[in-house]
Amino acid sequence: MQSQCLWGCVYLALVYAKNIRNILLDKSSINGWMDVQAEVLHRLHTRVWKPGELLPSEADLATEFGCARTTVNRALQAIAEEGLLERRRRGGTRVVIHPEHKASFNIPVIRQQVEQKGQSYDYQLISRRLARPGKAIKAKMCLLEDSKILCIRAVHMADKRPFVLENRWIDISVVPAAESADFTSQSANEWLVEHVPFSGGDLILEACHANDADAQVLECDAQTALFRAERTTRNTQGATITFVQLVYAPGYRMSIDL
Amino acid sequence: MQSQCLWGCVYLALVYAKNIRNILLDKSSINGWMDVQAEVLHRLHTRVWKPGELLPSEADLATEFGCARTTVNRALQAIAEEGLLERRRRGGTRVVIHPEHKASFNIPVIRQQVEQKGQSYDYQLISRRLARPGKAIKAKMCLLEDSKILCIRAVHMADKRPFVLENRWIDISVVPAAESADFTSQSANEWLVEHVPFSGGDLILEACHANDADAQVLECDAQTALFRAERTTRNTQGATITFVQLVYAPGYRMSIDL
DNA sequence: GAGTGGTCTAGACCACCCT
DNA sequence: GGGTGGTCTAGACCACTCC
Repeated sequence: MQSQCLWGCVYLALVYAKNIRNILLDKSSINGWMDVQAEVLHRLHTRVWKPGELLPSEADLATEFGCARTTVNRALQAIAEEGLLERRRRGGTRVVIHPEHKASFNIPVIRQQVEQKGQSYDYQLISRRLARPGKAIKAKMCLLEDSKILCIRAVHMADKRPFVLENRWIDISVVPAAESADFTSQSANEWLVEHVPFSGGDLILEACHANDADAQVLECDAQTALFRAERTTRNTQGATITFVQLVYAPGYRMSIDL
Repeated sequence: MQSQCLWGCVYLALVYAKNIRNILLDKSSINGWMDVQAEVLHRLHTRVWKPGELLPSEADLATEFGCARTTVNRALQAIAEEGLLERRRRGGTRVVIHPEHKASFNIPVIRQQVEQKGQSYDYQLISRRLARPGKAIKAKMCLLEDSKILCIRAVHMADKRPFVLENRWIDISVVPAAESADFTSQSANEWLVEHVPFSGGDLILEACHANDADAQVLECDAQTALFRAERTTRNTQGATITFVQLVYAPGYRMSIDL
C-alpha cells in the first residue's frame, strides 16, 4: 500500500515537474522549439552572439535550455532557413555576417488582387488568336521549334477603370487544353492557375513608357511611366507553359512585406 | 549458444531489413522525409490527390511509406509551408485549391548587387545633413514627434555609370550611432546592415517619371520612366529605423525567381 | 468524445569535414 | 579520428476541432 503511494507520487512528480518548475519560476521558460527560437533570436538581436561567431553546439544548448537536442535542432534549422544562421556538419552553427534580407510575397490571381482592395472586378478579352511567335517571344519562352502559340490580349478592370493590361502567350504543345478554352468570361490568368500545375519560373519588374496601343487601353497618355511585370512559368518538366506581360495603369504600386 | 545465434540473426534482420528491402526492390524507396516530400509532391502534380481533397492521415501515410509518423509530418509540414497543403488539427490535411504562387527574393546590399553582375562598384555621397522631416517623410516613417532626422543623398555607380540614386532618412533617436558616422566611404546602406539589427518593414515598387534633380544625377532626360523602390525598415520594438527611396537608372530590371 | 495534427523526448546512426 | 549537424524512430502527451 505504502509503496504504491510512493510510486504514484514519483509519477506525478515526473509528469508535472515541468509545469511545477514553470509555476515556481513564474517567468519565461523554454517549452517548445518556438521558445528556443525566440531566445536564440533575442541573443542574435542583442548581439550576445555576434556576426561571424560560432554558437555553442546543439547538445550544449539543449543542456542549457533543458530540452532535447531535437528541439534545439528544429529551432536552429528554422532560423537558418530565414538566413540568419549558417550551419555545417562538423563546422558548427555560425552567425551570418551580412544577413540578406529575404522578402517573400504572393502572386495573387488578379481578380483577388482587385477584390481585396474592395473594388469591383471586371474582365474583358481584347483579342485571342493562334500564331507563330516572333523572335522576341521565342527567346523569352526558350522555344526552339516553331510551335503554335496562343496569343491573348485582355484588360482587367477595377471599379470600371482599367487596372492592368495582360499580354499572354501560351504554348499549345505544352498546354493542349488551352486551345479549346475561350477566355471571354474567365481570364487566362485564372484558367491557368486552376488547370495547369506549375513548379517554377521567373519574374521581371521594370518601368516602361506607354506605347500608343497600351495608352489607349489603359486610358492614359502615351509615354506615361508604367509599371510592368513579365512572368515566365514552367511546369515540372521544365517546359515553358506561358509568358505574360502585365502592364499596370498609372499610379500602381506593388507592396511587399518584409 | 544456439539461442544467442538466433537473437543475433534477429538483430541483424531488424537492423538491415530496410536496406535489404531496398536492394531487393531495386527501385525508389522511401528513406528520408525528402523522399516522402517528393512522393507527395508527385501525387499532387499528377492529381492523384486533387485540389480540395483530403489526404490520408499522417498515421496511414506512415504505414504506407513504411516510416515513422514523425517523418511524414516533417514532409507534410514542409509542403504546407510552401502553400500547397492546408493542415488542421482534427480536420486533416487538405490540398489547397488556389495555390498562391509564392515568390521570395533577397534584398542585397547594393555593392553586392553590382559586383554580382561583374561590374565595378563606386559610391559617392552627394549630401548629408540633419533636418526636421517634411510632412510626407513623417507620414512614411510614422513619426509623431519632431525628432531629428539624418537626410542622406548618394549615388551608387556600376562601371562608372550611375546605377541607383539613394535618398535616405534615418531617425537619429532610434539609431544614435548614425549621427557620428560619416557616409563618405561607406554607404548608409552597408553601414545600417552591419550596425543595426532589423526585424521587419515594407517595400513598395513603382514606376515614376524622372524629375530634374534625379535626371541630372542619373544622367538621363527628365520625364524618363524610372523604376523606384521605397523601403521602410523597423527594429524589433517596431520603431522606424530608416526610410529609403531607391531610384534606378533607366533600363533597370528587377529579377526574381519563383 | 474521438480523431487529427503539433510537438517533445531519448536514443541512435550517419554524413560530413576540420584538424 | 572525432565532433558536429541531419535525420529516423517509437512512444507519448497535448491542443484543437469536428461530429
